[in-house]
Amino acid sequence: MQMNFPFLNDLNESQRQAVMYSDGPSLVIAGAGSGKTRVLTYKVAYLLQSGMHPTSILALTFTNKAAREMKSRIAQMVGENTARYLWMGTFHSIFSRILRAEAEHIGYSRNYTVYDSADSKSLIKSIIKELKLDEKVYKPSMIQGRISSAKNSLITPHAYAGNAEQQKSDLHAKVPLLREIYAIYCNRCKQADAMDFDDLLLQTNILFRDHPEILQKYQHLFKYILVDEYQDTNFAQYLIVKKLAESHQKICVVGDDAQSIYSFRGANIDNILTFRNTYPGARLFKLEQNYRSTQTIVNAANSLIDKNSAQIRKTIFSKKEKGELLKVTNVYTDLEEGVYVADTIRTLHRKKQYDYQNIAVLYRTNSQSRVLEEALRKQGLPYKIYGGLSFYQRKEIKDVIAYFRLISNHNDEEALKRIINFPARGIGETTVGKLFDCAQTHAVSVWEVMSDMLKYNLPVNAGTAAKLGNFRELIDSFAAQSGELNAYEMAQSIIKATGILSETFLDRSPENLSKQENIQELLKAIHEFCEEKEKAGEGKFYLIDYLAEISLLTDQDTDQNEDNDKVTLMTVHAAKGLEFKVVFIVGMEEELFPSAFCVENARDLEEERRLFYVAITRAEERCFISYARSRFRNGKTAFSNPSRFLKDIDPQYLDYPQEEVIEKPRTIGNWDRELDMERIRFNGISSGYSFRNESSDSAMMPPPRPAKRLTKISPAETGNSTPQKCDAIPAGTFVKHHVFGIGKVISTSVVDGNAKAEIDFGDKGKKSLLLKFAKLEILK
DNA sequence: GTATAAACACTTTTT
DNA sequence: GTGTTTATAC
Repeated sequence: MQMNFPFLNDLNESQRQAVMYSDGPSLVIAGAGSGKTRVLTYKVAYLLQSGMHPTSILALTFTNKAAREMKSRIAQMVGENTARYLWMGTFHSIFSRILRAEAEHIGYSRNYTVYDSADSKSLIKSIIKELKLDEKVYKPSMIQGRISSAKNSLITPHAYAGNAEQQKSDLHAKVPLLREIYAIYCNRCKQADAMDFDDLLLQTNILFRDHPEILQKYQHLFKYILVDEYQDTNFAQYLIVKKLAESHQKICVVGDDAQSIYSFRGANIDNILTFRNTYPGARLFKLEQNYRSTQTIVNAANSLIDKNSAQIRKTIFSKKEKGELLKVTNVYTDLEEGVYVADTIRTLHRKKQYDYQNIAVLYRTNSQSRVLEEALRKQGLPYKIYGGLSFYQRKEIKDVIAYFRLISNHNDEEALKRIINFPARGIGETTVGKLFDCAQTHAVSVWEVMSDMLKYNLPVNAGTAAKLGNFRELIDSFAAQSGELNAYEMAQSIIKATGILSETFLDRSPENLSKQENIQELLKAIHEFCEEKEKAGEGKFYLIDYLAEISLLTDQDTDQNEDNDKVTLMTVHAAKGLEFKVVFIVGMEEELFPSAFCVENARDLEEERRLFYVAITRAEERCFISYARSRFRNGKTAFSNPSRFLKDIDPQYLDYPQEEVIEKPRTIGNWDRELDMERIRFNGISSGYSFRNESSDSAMMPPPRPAKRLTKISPAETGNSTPQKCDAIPAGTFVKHHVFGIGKVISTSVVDGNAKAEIDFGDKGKKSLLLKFAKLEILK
């Protein structure tokens, strides 16, 4: 097909082929930084250009943000008026939309509530309580996880109870009643007209399974299907896509198996690995040129991911400059790590002219952010943190939204529980307990009980009954207004009439002030929503419309637009899809990265390695990796060894520290020795490093790199106030080390271009220290 | 029923 | 060090 599509010139050969092929199924393996988004956007534009109607194209992304960005780029190419009709969004948002339209077929209403994970956890908790089970055995978060993975694997409660393997596994986990909890949980969700995140996918599958005519309708509607980040799809998503593409097989999935990092959420890397079995005859396109990073970064990342067994082989290459080595730094404590990061950022900013916004600090867990944050703040460096509590998860915001929810769905019991006594109106725990018990025994909703307390024999006194009646009337009066007022007017009316407004205004404490601000922020956001939608001529924007819009938003999606020149702090997961000139990867320690939860299972370990791969490939020019010997964790200081992943990287791409070598190896018992041998065999290192004891880092580090360059020591890089040279401390000098104390220099030498000194620390023993690394104070 | 203090346990990643 | 749950006094 020949047509005028000048944009094709922007693409390289493999990108162009991937864009232009649309006769059948195709798999695009897009290495990190290989222009994946470009291929997707151009492909959609190309389809539109070739005459396909925008409503016929379904494009599924991983985040709302990705969808929004892609949509606006497509709009630039083909015009806003075409782009806006594309079906483009996350699985969750697209299929929640479809579920609203088809809700009646599966016994839900079109205004069904979406329970977030806090809601579902709270519901699980109350079920555990009702069943009089021990919360210490039936841990809500664990139950939630197991139910979630059942749903993601499309195992309904009925199938769950009949599945011998599940039963065995539950018995083994000492939670044989999980199937009861699962069944009750689903009933209660249904009763509340609520779906949790996993339901959005599960119910879509149920809809398509039980209503072939509806499936057919959407098969017919979507003439071409694109899926981004296919490596992170779970079984439920896989099957939805497979069914929709069944008749025409016009499907293109894009992804990178090397960046599959969401298995904990049910993502199955096999979906991408076996794509060509699912879709016989599928064409495979590989995008192997990396346009993002230097050769050194790409090569280092390649050498790391090469250690994984489950992958589609590919050769990622960069034609950019060679660039600097990845710098590995060892510090003593997590606090020191923060100082090191802050110092280095300061130097990079001042000397190398990097903007703060080009720098990111990536960590494995959110809890690591605090020390880093403090270090940056102390030095007056601007930063922003992604993750943690999102705006919509804050208490005060959830409270206000709970009103919205209860008003539009009286059966939303999680919302009701939240606000029945907020602001305090004298309806306490015991009353709420009675209310829920009563609803349970009569198999009706709590709202129904409140509507006719006498009929259901609710055992409360007249005063309490009056309070309950007042609350019900309050919500009812709002509900009566909600058909006339738009979302913004409703929100205003609600916070006024409930007393939320006056309550926050009375108290002038700092925390209340921030609550006030947040509520104002929420009102502002609702106002903007209304204006935008009503301007676009979509009619009045009601409360239910607002709820449908926000229930699937996450903090990833809220724009962080204000003054942009800030260092970014985030988890590696959150960094997926982003890029920065300079990347710091901190906390490269065993039990942290890889996480202690993942070391037992080879599959999990490979995922952790992919996570590290994702982290490294975020960097365009410089990558700094650090690890600490001790770290404050769970209220305790824990010692740690360098991450095993450090020696998965070919040492020729690393600039790593030479640390002190402990001269007298501890006597190693046979058991230790066996363990070490095991580790060495596993890691494929056979050098003289084998018999170090476990706390020695040498066993964990790559073998020394041949002397190549003499790293210039700058104070900022070492944290030293005075650069050390070999001749500064002749034999006989007394020095002070912050760990070993005072010692006497025996001799000095130069090894691999690094100054090294033998120092006798008396009862602490003789140590061989590298001046580049050791912090020595010269005593005169 | 409510407000406060003390005890508790909890931390991987998130649509 | 955090937020959440429980015990205690009012």
